[in-house]
Amino acid sequence: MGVPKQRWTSEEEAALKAGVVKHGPGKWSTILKDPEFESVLRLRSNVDLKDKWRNMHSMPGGCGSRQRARPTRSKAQPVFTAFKDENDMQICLPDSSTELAETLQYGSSKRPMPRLDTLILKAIANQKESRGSSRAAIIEYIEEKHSALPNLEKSLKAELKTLTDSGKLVKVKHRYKIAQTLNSDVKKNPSLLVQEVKNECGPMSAPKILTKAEIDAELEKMRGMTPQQAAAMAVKAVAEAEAAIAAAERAAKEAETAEADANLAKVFAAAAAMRAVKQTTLCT
DNA sequence: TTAGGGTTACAG
DNA sequence: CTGTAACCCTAA
Repeated sequence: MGVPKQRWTSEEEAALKAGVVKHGPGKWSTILKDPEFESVLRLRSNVDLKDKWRNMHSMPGGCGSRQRARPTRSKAQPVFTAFKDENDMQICLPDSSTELAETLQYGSSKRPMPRLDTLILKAIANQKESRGSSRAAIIEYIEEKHSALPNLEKSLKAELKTLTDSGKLVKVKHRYKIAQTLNSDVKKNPSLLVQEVKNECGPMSAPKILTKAEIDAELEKMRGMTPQQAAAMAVKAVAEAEAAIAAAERAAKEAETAEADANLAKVFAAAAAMRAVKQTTLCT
């Protein structure tokens, strides 16, 4: 009675996809046993995984067993308004490795509550201003939906910056509009997603970013590497992957693209693998 | 343990 | 009222 419905979070979906990529479909128990995914899917059962996977993989056209899945997450949960993520993704070259692991597992979005960035995008999309929406307009829209949001302006400002910085939004003058270019490109070629993150991390010391094919190469290289090198590399790779996850999360959610999701899963899996290597080499 | 069918709850 | 997603039950 207390729990209306335990809707799946982005982290859980990502973990599920990553688990399927890693272990294969149908191995729900194996996925659930995996320490990497166990952290995220701890509250889910193998049946839940199966059901969710079925929902996400129902073929359109009424041919499959179920209807089409749709990650429309705009259902307002309890009228709560706890805090949002402030530690979204300020990481490009971190130092602490333990925190990284935690950040990786729990991602950018916390547990319940509709994501603010989703609200923002929805607001902008709804207002259909070709010139973009002003911040006041966005606030007005959001406040209309959720009567009173504490510190909305502050959170909104931070989120707008994040979205703009990640290329999700385009800020022209004092107005924000959705960056269509990224979405379309990602839709056609998901590999661009990772490269987009490279731009995002911009002036980083090492522009060594993982493209889809490179991830495997990196993993392969790490096998014949000294523990120190592998550890250092893993730390950085995890940071990059985390940023990629954050971006892919949004892109996947917005674009509803299977390719983007698959890419996200790939990145996630690679990050998980690197995390494992890091812990093995680091904490001996 | 998993696949499949059915049921309940929620949002539009 | 309808569609969708989570939940539940049962047979391989």
